[in-house]
Amino acid sequence: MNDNTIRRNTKQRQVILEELQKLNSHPSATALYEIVRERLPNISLGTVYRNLDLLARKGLIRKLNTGQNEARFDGITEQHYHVCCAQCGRVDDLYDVPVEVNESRIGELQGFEILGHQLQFIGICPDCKGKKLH
Amino acid sequence: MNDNTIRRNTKQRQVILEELQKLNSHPSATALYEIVRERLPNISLGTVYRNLDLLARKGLIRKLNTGQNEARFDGITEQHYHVCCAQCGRVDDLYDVPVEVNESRIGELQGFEILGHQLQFIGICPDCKGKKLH
DNA sequence: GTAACTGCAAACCTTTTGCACGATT
DNA sequence: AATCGTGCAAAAGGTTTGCAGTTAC
Repeated sequence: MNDNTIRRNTKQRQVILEELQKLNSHPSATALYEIVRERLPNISLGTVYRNLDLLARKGLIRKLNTGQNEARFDGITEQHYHVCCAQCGRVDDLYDVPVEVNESRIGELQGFEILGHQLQFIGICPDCKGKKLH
Repeated sequence: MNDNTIRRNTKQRQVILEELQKLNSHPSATALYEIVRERLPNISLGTVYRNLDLLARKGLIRKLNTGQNEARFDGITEQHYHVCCAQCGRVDDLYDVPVEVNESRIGELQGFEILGHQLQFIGICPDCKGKKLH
């Protein structure tokens, strides 16, 4: 049935969404778990994962794949792009980017029905530029 | 020391690179392992991972993050984009896409030193369009 | 001969899942 | 009261790593 429906409004789900929306740091599930735990000390990591998945499928948050091992989550759902630091993994929002993706021309690409796109830049963040490795 | 240097030319590394370059299917590490194993039955999955990592850092192949749980690898290193099927995970190359990335304007974004970018479209592939779930 | 590389297996990390209990409607 | 959602813990992927033996140079 692949059920996207949220049927009950639990404290856990509320707090997860609220805390994610407060942040502009695109936390991983475990990072958000630690934050949420300050308000709900007994919440389990499994619940965080389940709700992040549900909220993402519902379109209330975004799940980002930044190329690191763990997924990152974004409480802002309006269209925007990201820069990801290759060294420390920091993810920042980008709103004004010299890129034109003409979605209207992309209903179909090579037989694929297009649902959306993701664009991200890879770079070195201001903090890491100083302490260059290798 | 973060060593990107390939010092020895092993049979394993040769075959991994060759087989990946033959494909246009963007296999996962395990999928490529199965393919390579036909030529080198004793190769270990660890060796495949180690070499894929090394080859990617060397710039001889590309590591893709498609949003699925496992990484995919691409033997073609020239600039191009991908479409990924949300249902079956199939990844196809895209060469002619209505996207303008003004690379020259992107040396620096919000203090990040930009090294590159990744763009991928999410959609439903021709094969999955028929058998729609849910 | 030397040290890079491999195979093997164990460890690791992130994410998912089964189950019994608890909470929302 | 019914059943959805939670906490817990175990399991399940995918990837990394330590080590002893092998191989390229």
